[in-house]
Amino acid sequence: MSFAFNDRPGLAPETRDRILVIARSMGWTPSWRARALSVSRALAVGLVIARPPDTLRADPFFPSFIAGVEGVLAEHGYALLLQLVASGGTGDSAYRRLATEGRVDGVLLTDLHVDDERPALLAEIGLPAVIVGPDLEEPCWPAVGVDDGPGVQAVVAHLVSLGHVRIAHVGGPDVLVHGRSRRVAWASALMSAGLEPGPFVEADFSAEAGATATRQMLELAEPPTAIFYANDLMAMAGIAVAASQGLSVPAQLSIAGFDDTELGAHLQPPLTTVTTDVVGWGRAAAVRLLDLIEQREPAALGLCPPSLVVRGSTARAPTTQVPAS
Amino acid sequence: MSFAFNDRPGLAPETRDRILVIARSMGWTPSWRARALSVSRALAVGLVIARPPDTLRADPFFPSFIAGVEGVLAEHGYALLLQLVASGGTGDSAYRRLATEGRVDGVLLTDLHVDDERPALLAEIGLPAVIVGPDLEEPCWPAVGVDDGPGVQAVVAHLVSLGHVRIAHVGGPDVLVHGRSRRVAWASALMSAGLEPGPFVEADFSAEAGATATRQMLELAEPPTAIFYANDLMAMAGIAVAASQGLSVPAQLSIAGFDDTELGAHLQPPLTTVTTDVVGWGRAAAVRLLDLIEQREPAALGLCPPSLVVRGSTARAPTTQVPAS
DNA sequence: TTGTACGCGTTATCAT
DNA sequence: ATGATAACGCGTACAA
Repeated sequence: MSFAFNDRPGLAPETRDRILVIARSMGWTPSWRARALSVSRALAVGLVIARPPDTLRADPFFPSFIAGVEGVLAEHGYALLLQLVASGGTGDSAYRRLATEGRVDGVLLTDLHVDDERPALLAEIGLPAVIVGPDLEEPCWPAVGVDDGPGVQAVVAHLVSLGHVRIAHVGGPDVLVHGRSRRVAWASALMSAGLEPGPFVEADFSAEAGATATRQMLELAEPPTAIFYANDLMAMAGIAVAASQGLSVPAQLSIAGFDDTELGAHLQPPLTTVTTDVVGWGRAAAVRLLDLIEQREPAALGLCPPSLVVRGSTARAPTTQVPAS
Repeated sequence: MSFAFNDRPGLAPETRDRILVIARSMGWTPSWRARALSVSRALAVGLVIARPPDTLRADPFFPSFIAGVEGVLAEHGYALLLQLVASGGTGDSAYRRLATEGRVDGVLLTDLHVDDERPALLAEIGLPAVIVGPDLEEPCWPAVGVDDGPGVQAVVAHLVSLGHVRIAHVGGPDVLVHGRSRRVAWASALMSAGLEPGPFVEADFSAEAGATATRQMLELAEPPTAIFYANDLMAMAGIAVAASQGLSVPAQLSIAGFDDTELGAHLQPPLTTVTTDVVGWGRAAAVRLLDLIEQREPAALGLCPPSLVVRGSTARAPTTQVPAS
């Protein structure tokens, strides 16, 4: 029986072998259902994705993230339970159900809102959880820190070194921590470079919103010479808007993204952006969550820092002012 | 007890109410683990994704598909178990494990290869499965038909009506059924239009491969005046390649994609493509699979047919031959 | 080493 | 017809 499989001490080797042979010959595999019941663990972790489908479609985050998570989970015999919540909320009820039904032993939290009530909810329920996102004010909660700061700083420094002075930002929703943190990093990087913050438009990470925001930027009396977008998708839409207005990128307008989408490298011009180790986050988050579930000491985990990828969409700032509109 | 929840006959209404009230006051929820054990069902279905992470990242298919699947499953109290297999195979062992451990009651099959051995494997194991993909030779197997034919035909018809004669195709891997089916549809559409098949390059759905294929096309002695790509990602990369070679799209080269990625609509020029109801496939696949698992008669399910979206990347064929290179 | 109680909802059986 | 009771599924863990 189970001793054989778990290779426990106190069992004659030959007996164990005999059992294993017979078991194999019968095609026996431990039933996961029974196992889950007896150890009173689900042997699964949940990932609730609360995002409008449209934003989700073009986002390279989740596939990579899930790949990282799943790799670790599989090694430990855990399964990944995916749940999408369509509505605008953060899916509280989904988490609650997952927890009370005992379907999962822990959950991963992404797309955290500022003042997100999910951590409190999960603490109340007593469900282990790992937050994936930029460091919060309360660092006590287990989280894999995804500090966008260095990446953003690298972009701004790059643009500053090219002589840009009016560096704009098209951000994600400010209620999302990773939207806000990128904006804050952008603002503080400008400040520490001695520049005043350029124009800022809040968008929602979608191409549509990126395009609209770009149009707004270009209609300004004093348009920026460089725009930094909170993700590649918006940046790519931005390049298209500039092109459609006869503005040449990067000669007249420099554009930088964030995420390093595959397509970005193959556009014309190829997109300057920031690579982030999303698979690594996934792995780290999974390791941390399993440590939490199995009450192990949290292992130290190394994450690749974000790194700037300079490509063709950024160049020296134009010496003459770009005429408005 | 369970009679109350399942609303079985043979129980006085007032007793049932009393039980429910007490249960609620105690915050009781049926344990999913015990339930799964006693009904000897996992109450979950599996989705094994066997794809290189890079191809996965930029693909809008899975997020939409999963959204569709998950919506249906949640309604029926089923969970979605996600598994990614990194290696090049189709993840046979992953399916086998899922089945023998009893973690799932059925699986969804995507990215089917020609001569895929998974259907046979699953039949042998006795695990209900629904294939998502173009109709196969053996229509006996439960599948949600994703017939790309009409969409491809619409694209070709559109290009033909614009006067194009040399219509090329950059396809997906020919070992994948949806790669092959699009190529076949393209070839037969050309044939029925009385045109000889234009040049064909097999790629792998990635932007990189799309770009390379496009370069090959444009180096031909007699380059095509229109290229139809098996997905938007390759098409977008194709537009960029053309642009970088000083070829104007659509004036000198028409380009069409397949999938209707969000970004496609916001590029310059916006991409002509085919919308497919991926969320609908997800829903249909889930419904079908649950019917199969619960041994119901398969419900008829309506799928939106693919539809052509004409945008700016296609135009009348140039009257003068495009000079090579 | 071997046997047995346990976890927990479901369902069939047995009284009432 | 209605309520109560027991057996079941299947590993696990502890006692014997």
